Amino acid sequence: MTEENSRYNFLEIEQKWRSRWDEAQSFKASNDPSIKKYYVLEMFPYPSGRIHMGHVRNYTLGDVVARYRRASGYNVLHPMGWDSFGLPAENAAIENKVHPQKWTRENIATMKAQLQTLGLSLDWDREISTCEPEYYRHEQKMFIDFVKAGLAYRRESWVNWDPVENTVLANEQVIDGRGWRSGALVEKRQLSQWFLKITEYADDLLDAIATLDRWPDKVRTMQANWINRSEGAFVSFKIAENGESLRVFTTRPDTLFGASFCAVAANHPLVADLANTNPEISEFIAECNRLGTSEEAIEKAEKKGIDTGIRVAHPLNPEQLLPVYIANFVLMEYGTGAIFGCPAHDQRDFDFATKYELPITPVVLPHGSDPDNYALGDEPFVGDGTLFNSGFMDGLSVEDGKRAAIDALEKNEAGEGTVTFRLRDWGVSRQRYWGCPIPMIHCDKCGIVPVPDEDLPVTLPEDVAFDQPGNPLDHHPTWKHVKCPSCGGDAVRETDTFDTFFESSWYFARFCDPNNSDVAFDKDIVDYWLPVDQYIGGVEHAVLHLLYSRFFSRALKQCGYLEVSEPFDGLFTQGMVCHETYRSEDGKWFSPVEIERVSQSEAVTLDGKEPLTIGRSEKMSKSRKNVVDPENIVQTYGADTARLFMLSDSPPDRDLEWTESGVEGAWRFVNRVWRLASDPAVSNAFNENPPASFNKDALALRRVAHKAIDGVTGDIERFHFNRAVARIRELSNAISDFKGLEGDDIWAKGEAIQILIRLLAPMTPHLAEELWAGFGSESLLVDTPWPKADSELLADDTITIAVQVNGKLRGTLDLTPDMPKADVEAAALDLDAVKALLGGGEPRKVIVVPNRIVNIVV
RNA sequence: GCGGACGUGGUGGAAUCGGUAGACACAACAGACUUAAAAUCUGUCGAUCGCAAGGUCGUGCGGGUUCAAGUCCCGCCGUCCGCACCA
Repeated sequence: MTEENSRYNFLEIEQKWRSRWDEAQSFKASNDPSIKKYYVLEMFPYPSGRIHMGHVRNYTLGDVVARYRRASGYNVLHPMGWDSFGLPAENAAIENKVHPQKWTRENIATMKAQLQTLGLSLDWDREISTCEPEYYRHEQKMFIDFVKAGLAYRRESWVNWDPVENTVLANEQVIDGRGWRSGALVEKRQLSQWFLKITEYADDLLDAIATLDRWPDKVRTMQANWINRSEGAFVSFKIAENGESLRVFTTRPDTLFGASFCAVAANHPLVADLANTNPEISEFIAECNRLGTSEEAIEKAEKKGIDTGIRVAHPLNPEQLLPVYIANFVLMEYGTGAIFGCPAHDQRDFDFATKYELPITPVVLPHGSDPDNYALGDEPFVGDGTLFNSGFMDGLSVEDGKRAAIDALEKNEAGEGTVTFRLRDWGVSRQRYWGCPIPMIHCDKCGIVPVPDEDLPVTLPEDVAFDQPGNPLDHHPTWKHVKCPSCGGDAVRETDTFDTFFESSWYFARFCDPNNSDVAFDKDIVDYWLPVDQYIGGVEHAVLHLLYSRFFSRALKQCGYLEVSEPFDGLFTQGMVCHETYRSEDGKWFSPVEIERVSQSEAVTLDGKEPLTIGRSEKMSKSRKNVVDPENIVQTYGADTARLFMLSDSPPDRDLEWTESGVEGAWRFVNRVWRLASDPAVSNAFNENPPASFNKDALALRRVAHKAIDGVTGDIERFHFNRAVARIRELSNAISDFKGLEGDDIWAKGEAIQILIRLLAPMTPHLAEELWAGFGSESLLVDTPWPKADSELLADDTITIAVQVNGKLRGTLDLTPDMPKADVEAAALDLDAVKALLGGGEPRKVIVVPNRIVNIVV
């Protein structure tokens, strides 16, 4: 072996095979319904600039599945595209004076080139970019269909408002209650916006979770909790002064007699007038508005309230008057934006009542307590029990009490039983430029009129300026001024654009028929490909994107676009890519390429030899500077090494810690396999006919190889890719250790190497293809079927059985499989270690688990 | 605050069903080759006691079920993720 080829020349070899696959159009999916299909999809990237390790992990995982399924005979659809509308493009426009479209297209070009070096088995003919009119025109049509079907409507809702920049802020742009650029205290403002009626499908979206048996349980639970169906009641409290009612929602009507106050959200209509007359209340509402719109901020804030002075009558006991508070923890979006508080049986109400010295009346008696001597401790009682202090409901269980309370409310016309969901309708309006224009026209005479089909698409104007705050579409001198399609008079376009989740809610369908310019997609083609058989992406999308897509499929079905309700048959959520962090004494972060490792626990800067603290492994982020650029890795070690390391060390659903030494290890393995498999003597021998029989060692190697096929196949199907890599390494170790060099030995070695190459194909495709060609094959490995294990070689002729005494391991037995229990027991009792512990006595009990273990109880 | 997960050697992890804990790697250490280094190869590698044979302990902590628990149940502790305008 010469010096040149003793190390694997990945640069040349990887490029060569990518060109071959391109020329052969190896990964082109055909819309041929006669072939069994498999649709593998990874969540498409936002073109932020450069690919990061999270992308590499995501697409490597998907590529293993795609290549494995292709080899298993499926017509595989494995596409890639760009989720290319979004806030970062506008930020770049403001900060770097670059047009969002230019910025986005350049990023796509860069990232596409980077992705292509990874050797992914993608059908690039199906590439889509959501910011192009060819894509978004179809969702404008969909939206108009949704409006016609009653699935989209308009109402007022609240946004974060930056009073200095005069702009709507995303939650992300609100830092500690202030605008991220201006630093101004954020306010809430009400705007009229478009909503999609996802709640129309709340029950169906919830019930159908049970059918998603190839989804992770955690995602199913999260979605169920997000939708959160709760049965309860609306209850009307009469307002003492004017006879109007305050309508509240409760899940605990049984505790109505324990009510000691009502509370409303700061933006509840009831208090709108009070704010004008009472400065204290107006200040409190302003304070609540500063919390922003995120539920997290609201729920985390200290629970506070203010008495409005309004008094309401208890619906079942009209003599009792309750104070009405404005409370910062009541959400206008949930229920009716008003609650009644029962401090004795709810933690938050208890804290609130304690703080404002409101009465705490227990009405649920814990089982086994004495009603005459019962007192609540310093905690509310939230468990099951028997109602008391509750008039006609005394003695009922909590469940019966709920029913009795609802009956009484309905009889008094003071409320009724109801079902509510935590799920809220999806607000899709955004006051931004870089999104899909909402195809609506506002006419003073005709109201809101959809843009007629023949005028679609409504495209974004390209001549926009970002030098003044607010929405550039709104500032544009001409774009929004149009004639009303209905009356022909002067009218204005809607200047809001869609939430970018709109694009990602149907892109998987567009991939089925991406070049169709007439319609979003042909129904027959989509019905062939959908649902996606395997969807792969980050768990951060567990509720929003994945729920919106499920809703969208239903809405599209209702409008006649397609047949499936559930877009994703199988879902896999991968973990994050992490790296340790480096920090100097003055708190500055250093990136992995700016440091030098001195020992296991010490690092210094490259130049000044300044000592650095090594922090624990965290998600790669620009702010911590603990990012590793995939392009550097691919240039230094090649794509196969990067892919292999991504798959080796951690299970795909857990976080992966990126380490230099781990990559080195993968690189060493690539070279090891390269040396092991490039022996022409072995491949020539293997290409002869197999020998009639094998000696013991050759047979043992064949067993290892065929078990590897069986194991790796099962591991890939179950997403145990790290285990699959470990098995491949075991096979490679067995081949290395194998010493036979002639006759049946060398044939067996050739077979094992050939299996090794084929098992590596989904993980390190370039290396495998190169070795495959070197093994004398004429056809491409990507066109070669997945290997099949010989079932006769999967069983061993001896197995090891553990022998325990009182549950402790005392020895092992090597026996032939499936021996009668009595023989196994006798063999176990005959072991010296066992005899010594028995001391000549009889065991009390012997448990024999066939082919596994014997436990002797003395 | 609400919701969801995770916790096994120095490190990443393995352990279909409750049945030999630590596969496969990384790091470390020792050795071979080399003028030297790199690369490669060989060996050791949970803790502890012991010359050894071997013993004892050991899967975040405390209990429980079982012939047998990393795995099941109850209660804690710690870490991470999501929370509706980031994608």
